Amino acid sequence: MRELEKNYVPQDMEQKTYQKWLSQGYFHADPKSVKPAFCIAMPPPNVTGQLHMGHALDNTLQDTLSRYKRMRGYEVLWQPGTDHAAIATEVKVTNKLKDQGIDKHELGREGFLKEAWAWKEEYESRIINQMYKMGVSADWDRLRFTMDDGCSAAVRKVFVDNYKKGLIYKGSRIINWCPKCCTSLSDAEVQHEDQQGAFWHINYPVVGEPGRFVEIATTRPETMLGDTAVAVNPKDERYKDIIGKTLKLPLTDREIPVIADEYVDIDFGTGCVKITPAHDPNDFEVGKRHNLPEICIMHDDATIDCPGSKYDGMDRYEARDAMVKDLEDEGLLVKVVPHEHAVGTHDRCGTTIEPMVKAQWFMKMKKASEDCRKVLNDGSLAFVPENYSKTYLHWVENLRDWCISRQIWWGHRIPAWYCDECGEMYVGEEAPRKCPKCGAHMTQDEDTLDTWFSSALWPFSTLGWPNETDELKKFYPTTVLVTGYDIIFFWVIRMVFSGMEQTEKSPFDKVLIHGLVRDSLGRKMSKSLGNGIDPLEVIDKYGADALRAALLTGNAPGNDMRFSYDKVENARNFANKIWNASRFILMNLDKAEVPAEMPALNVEDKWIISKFNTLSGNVCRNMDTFELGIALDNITDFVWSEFCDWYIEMVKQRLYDDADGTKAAALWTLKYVLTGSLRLLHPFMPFITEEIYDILTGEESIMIAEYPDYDAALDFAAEEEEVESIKDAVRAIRTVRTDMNVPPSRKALVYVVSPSEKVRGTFEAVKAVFARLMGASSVTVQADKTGIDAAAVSAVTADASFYMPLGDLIDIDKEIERLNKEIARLEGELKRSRGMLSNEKFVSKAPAAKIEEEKAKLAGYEEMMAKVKERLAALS
RNA sequence: GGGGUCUUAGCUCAGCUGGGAGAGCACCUGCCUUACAAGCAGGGGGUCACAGGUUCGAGCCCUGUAGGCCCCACCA
Repeated sequence: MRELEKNYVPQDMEQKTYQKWLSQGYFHADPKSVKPAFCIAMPPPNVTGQLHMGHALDNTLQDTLSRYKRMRGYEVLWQPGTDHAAIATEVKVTNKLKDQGIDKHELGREGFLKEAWAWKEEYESRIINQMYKMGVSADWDRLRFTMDDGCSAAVRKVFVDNYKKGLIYKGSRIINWCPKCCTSLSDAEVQHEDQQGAFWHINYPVVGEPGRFVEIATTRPETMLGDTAVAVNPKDERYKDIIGKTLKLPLTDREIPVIADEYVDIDFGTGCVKITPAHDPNDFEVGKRHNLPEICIMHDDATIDCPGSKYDGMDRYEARDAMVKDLEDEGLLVKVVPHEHAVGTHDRCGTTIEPMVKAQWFMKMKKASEDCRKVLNDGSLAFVPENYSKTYLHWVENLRDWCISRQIWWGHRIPAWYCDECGEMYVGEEAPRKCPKCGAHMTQDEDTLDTWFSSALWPFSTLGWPNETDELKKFYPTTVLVTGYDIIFFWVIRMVFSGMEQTEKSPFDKVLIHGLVRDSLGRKMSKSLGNGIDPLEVIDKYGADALRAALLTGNAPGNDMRFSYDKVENARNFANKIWNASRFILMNLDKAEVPAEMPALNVEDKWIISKFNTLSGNVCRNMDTFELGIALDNITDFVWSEFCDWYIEMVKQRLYDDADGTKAAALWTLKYVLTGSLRLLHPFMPFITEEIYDILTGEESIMIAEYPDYDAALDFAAEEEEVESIKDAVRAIRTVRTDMNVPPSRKALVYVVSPSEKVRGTFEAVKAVFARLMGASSVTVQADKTGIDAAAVSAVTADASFYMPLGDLIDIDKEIERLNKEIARLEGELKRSRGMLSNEKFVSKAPAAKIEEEKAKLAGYEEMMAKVKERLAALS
């Protein structure tokens, strides 16, 4: 048999193991399989950079679920891919070109796209390489990209279908404009930030009434060049008489009306609002109601567009300062009041959004919103944890029409063409040869689609939709979507309504939500803070298994977690523990024959098998409810505390001398429990488990082994109880030895005294094991304390008393003090227990089982109390 | 302004359907016991934010208070 290296060095084996899995094709899913299907569509990472800790968590959760389900007999498809990340990538490539002294516009659309594709290839391969390192078991044969041919065809079909259904339309409306990226944005891409600004109070002169003014308050004086009215509330008594009058717009030659609109809040500001329909969403609505002109006063880069004016060409903030100064000079500036307000910024570049009226493509959200609500209500979609459905609903109920066109090059070009001659528009999946109306050449719309338009189709576009593929039949709807709560709005909702619209099904049954990975101080990991930790760095130092386990331990669905090297080290230590325990077991297996079938077992063998059996059931139950953190904790606790610290220690004597001929049973049990534990652990820590499993079993791979589950035939309740009683005794004696300062080197005789034949039998059977665990030279079991030196150190459990005659070592006073402390503790317990049982209401209302349990506890305490008191009497 | 969520040991967090408070790290005391010092054994430390309520029984359910965090939001 091959041996394990003396030291656990994950780096040496992980990639070798991964290559083995790849070459064996274990990650590949077969749509023709008769096994039940389990499918996860991987949230496609952006090709803008490399993976961070959040991706590492996301991948680990999905990989763990995938591996678990494979071992449970499912045909698992974990569908991988990457996202073109339209604006983000466009910005990156533009900057890269700029660094090389190349201007994007000089390069031209075609040349730019060539550069962008090269960028995509480079970063995609980097990302995939990182996933290999993490152990990601996705089906790489099916790697997809949101802009590949299949996804592009799906995008065109959805666009055209929705256009024909009237769900997609082109219109001139107010949209969020990023002056830096020079593109429109959806509401979702706008981040609101509180900023310290000001309220500028400005007097607008009333025409024909010299000396009379209307005082407006605004946070954006520079937009006044686009004012087309001033509004007051019709119920505002102060301004009733000026409604309908005309004002002279300062700094211009224009005159504008005073209108009445309910939108104005009487109690806010001065109660008079300047209306700029082309640069404010509210004003836009007011303007529509009152048929006001929309005067756009800015270029795409947010410089003032007002030919003939002195402000023409100034940046919007430069213009603001200039205009305020001019107003002051003219005596029209009343006052400036500091005012904090929320300002919209572009989530990708931080630039302050400029609302603009532009012709854009939109998607109606009314039906989408209804569809989203429907699947949640009828149960075809559920969130884990459940309370995220509230967040989802909150968003769903506030959906406004989605602006889907973008003025950038990197993305899916909108499948609309316009006639060069007559302007006729054609929308279709393929380019038209000529204008259907006049026969002239047609030119495609310059705009591309919002990146989320293609991501929204991901669960079915990757499975071959709109073709009726085997993959689609087998794996759609997908089983579970694993993602962070931060993109429920961006992505989850859009996938749901797109899935409903195209396939009439929710694209997944469940959404498993995880939190953010924060730094050890609880801060968000970010580039600007420089507190991000590269997963590859952690893997290089501690191994992928340690990283994965660190990310999963104690991680509850939906909760943020802090990342710390403490956790990674602990996980690595656990791996090391398994490594060493396995090394020990393998060494022993190597030297002896192990029975093929289960031999006659000792009580401790049955105990550990029974414990393992219970564990399997618990782990499966937790996995099935997506409590991966708890499942891993269960396994860790069992392997480390029960199996290594107790069981292995218990059987050492049998392995060394085989005095009672039960060595084979011990070996069999060690192998059985280790094999099972490795299988349970494999989804979490795939590399180390494969490495050891290979040597231990000689089987092809742990990946295709069966996952253990609860088996009633292996439930040995009686043996469990017996061994727990032995453990109690061992702990009691160890504690007493420490309390009495008995050096570990001092081996003592230990007497086990119990009137119960059954208890004596238990201890008699495990005498050798018992002696070793508590550092005894030998153990004598008897019914009473005949022949035991009165000056002995003692311990009691509910089942028995234990005596260690240590002669010279014993300090009687100390022993008395210790016994008195024990009596005080027991008195507390007795008081609590008796109080409960003498409570009429408890006895009459609590369940019978609970009462019985309490009675048993009371009996145990009384027993112990009697023993301690007797012992005390003997000493004094 | 609306909504969500949290408050448990010095630190980071578990605690599933209500039935005697847990883990890891840190700390203290012993141990290099022939798998493992990346380890073993033992130990200290918590009126489970506060105030009420429901219940035989509340960390867990209900109401309120205080503080923290997050998301959404067109009050100019």
